[in-house]
This record gives sequence, C-alpha cells and structure tokens, in this order.
Amino acid sequence: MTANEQGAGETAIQGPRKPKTARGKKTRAKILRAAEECFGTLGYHQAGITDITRYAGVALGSFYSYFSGKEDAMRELVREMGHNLRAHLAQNVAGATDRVDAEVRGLRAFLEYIRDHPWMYRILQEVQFVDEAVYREYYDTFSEHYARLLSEATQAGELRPGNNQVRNWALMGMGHFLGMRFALWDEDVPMDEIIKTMDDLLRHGLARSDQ
Amino acid sequence: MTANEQGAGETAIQGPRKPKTARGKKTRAKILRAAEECFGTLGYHQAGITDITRYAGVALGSFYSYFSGKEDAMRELVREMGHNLRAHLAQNVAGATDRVDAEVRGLRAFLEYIRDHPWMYRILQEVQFVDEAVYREYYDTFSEHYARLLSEATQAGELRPGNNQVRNWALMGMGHFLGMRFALWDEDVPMDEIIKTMDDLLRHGLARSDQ
DNA sequence: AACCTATGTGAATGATGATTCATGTTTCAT
DNA sequence: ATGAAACATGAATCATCATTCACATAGGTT
Repeated sequence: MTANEQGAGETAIQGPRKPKTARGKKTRAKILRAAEECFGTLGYHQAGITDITRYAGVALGSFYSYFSGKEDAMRELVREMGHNLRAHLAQNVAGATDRVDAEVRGLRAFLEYIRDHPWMYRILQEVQFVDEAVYREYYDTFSEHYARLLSEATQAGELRPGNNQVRNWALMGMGHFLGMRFALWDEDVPMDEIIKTMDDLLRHGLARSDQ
Repeated sequence: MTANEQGAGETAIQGPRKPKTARGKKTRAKILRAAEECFGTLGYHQAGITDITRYAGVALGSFYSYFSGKEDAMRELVREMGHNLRAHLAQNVAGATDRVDAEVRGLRAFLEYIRDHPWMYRILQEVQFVDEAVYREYYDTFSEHYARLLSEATQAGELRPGNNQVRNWALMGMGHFLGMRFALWDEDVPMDEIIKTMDDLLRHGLARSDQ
C-alpha cells in the first residue's frame, strides 16, 4: 500500500518496479498510454486492468510490474498531464506584452491543449473522485504559481488592486468551463471569438459604461 | 433498464413505482435523503445500496421499490438539486439594480447554496462520470436561461457587446471554481471579500487603466 | 557456456456488491 | 370486517474485477 519500494535488499517479494532497461521503459510507457486511452474513453471505473493490458498488448500481470494498482496509474497520468500542460502554457505565454495578454494567451494555449488531449483532461476531472488529494494538489500547484504572477502584475500597477487569490480561482474556473464546453463538448464557437470575448472581459469587465 | 413503467395493465412483474400513499412517499424520501448523504460522503462508487438503505432505516429491497437502480437515484438527486438551486437563485437575484448586480447577487446565493448543501454539489460533479447526459442537461438548462438574461441586458445597453454564449460559460466556470475552492474546500476568505473582488472584476475587468 | 537479474505471463483467487424475488405486513376503500 | 393493492423485507443469486503468484523467457555479464 505504501510507496514504491525500490531500496536495496528489501524483503518485499515483488512490487511495482521502475524499469531498469529500455525494454522495461517501453512496456511501462505502452501501459500508461493504454491506461490513458481506456480511462479516457471508458472512464476510471468502467475500464478494467484487462482492458488496459489488452490494449497495450501485454499480459495482465505486467500491469502490476510497473504500477501498484489502478489508482497508481491514474495518479501517474495526472502528474504527467500537469507537467505537460505547464510546459505547454509556459511556452505559449512567453512574449506576452502585459498580464492580461498573458492570461489570454494562456487561455488559448489551454483550450488547444484540451482539444488535443481530451482524454487527459477527462482523467484530471475524474481523479477528483478517485483520489481527491491528487486533484487538489494539481490545482494548488497551479494556483501557487499563478498567484505570484498576478501579485507581481499588481505590484507593477498593471492590474487593479484586488484579491488575487480569488481572481486566480475565478480565472481557472473560466478556463475550465470554456474548455469543457467549447473544446471538449462542442467546438461550435471559433477559438478567436472566444479569445476576443475573454480579452474584452478581462480588460474592461462586463458593464458597458465604467463608472 | 428503460423508464419507470407506470401505465395501466403493464406486464412487468415488478418495477420501481411512484409512491401512492403517504407512507410510500415518506419511505421514498427517506431513501433519497440517505442516498444524498451516502453519495456525498462516500462517493457514488464507494456507496453501496446497503449503505443507503441501512442509513435510511429500511430494508435493502425497498430501494428497488422506488428506484430502478443506483444511477436512477443519482439522477433524481441531480434533478432535485437543479430545481432547488434555481429557485434559490431566482429568489436572491430579484431586486437587483443592474445586470452586474444580478450576477454578483447570484454568485453570493450560489456560494451560500454550496456551503449549505455540500453533498449536493459533490453529487452534481460526480454525475458527470455516472451519466454525462444528465450533467450536460443540468448546465444546458442553466445556460439557456442565463444566455437570455445576458442578451436582454446587452440589448438594453447595460453590457458591452460581446459573445454572451462565451461569457455565460465563463461566468458559470467562475462560480464553479469559487464555490469549490472557497465554499467546499476551505472557507478561508470571507464571502464579502469574494463578492467585492468579483464585482470589481465584472464591472471593470482586471486591467488597471482602461484604454 | 553458465548465471543472474529484469521482464513477461495468465490462470486462479477472493471480495465485493448490485439486483432479484418469494414471502410477509400494512393500509384502506367498500 | 375483508380482500386487494401498496408497501416492506432480506437471504440468495450472479457477475464482475482487482490483485496475486508460481512459473517462463530475454538480455547481458563474467
């Protein structure tokens, strides 16, 4: 039940191991990709380990060579997505002219990521009900980084004064719902239209006449 | 598997029935409340029918007297929540001075609802992975009503021109995340602070100097 | 070649838990 | 009071997996 025992001379007869050779790495990767596909299409509970291993083209037992169980694979997938998405965003936000521009570029990159990795995003959402701690960790990590950027922009006088913690979560929520509705469910509104609308909202608010 | 057979002279030996007497209504209600509690605390998959009936203080079989299965109870709970929440919001938004004021009052009422019915909100989120159609239906219904209000406000010149469909989902997303983080997970930021921040965001945007 | 470690295999195990159904009890209209 | 419809009961059924384990095979080192 505890973490991966990898130390020397352990008593454990067998447990999940980190692959030591290229062959092992490849197998583990095949299983992870298969898990992504199965969890994504079938859902965590519907997907069986046999589905995953059949899809990966390996024996049932091989799953347990690399993962301590179903949840473990799910967690790994979420961590992986966290890294990939953060990298993708960092790459796309670079070069923004101001904080709002960065937000909007970030939103576009986020929507693109969801569109291109729909399974991954579904898995992130479902992990909430499989291992809530992992879900919170994901957003807390994200939020931590995010809050700093907003604070710096506020310091610099780029943003109106206000509670950045709250804004932070509001912005993540926007992204989440826009992604779900317009990237995952139905791409019936062009990306540029979404971005334009959100740029305006973030720059000027909703109300017609300020003051 | 199909819907509740309630018509006259059906062949079905037995199926879920609508309660015909006060006793029946009471039992069904007890089961539904128990299901809410169990799904909410244990989660849909973890909660067993036996947990629900034990908590309700009725026999296992009674569950199937009123529901065709586990999913059916879940669906019913989500529908119930939709009605209750919509009523709560309508009540609290009445008397708003302008559209943004209505948004902000709606947000406050929404956060209060989540705070007071945390289980219900968890269930709504989990239904996404139990019966996605119900989840979409919930938000589509919400969105339909919402989009009309935004359009009217735009017509009236209260709101800046823009894609209200997009704004609509962005606003729902804000509400969702703010509720999850500040009403469900941790009430570490006072409601008034959240409201003040969001009022400012919706009235003026994020950027310090317009134009 | 001999040998050790990393990998790979899939039948068997063991729990779990949703759903059914045959039977008993209550309510109530007549 | 009495019979029928509603309602309530919970042991038994049935199917589904996650996980284990005893036994192969492959790769590379001496």
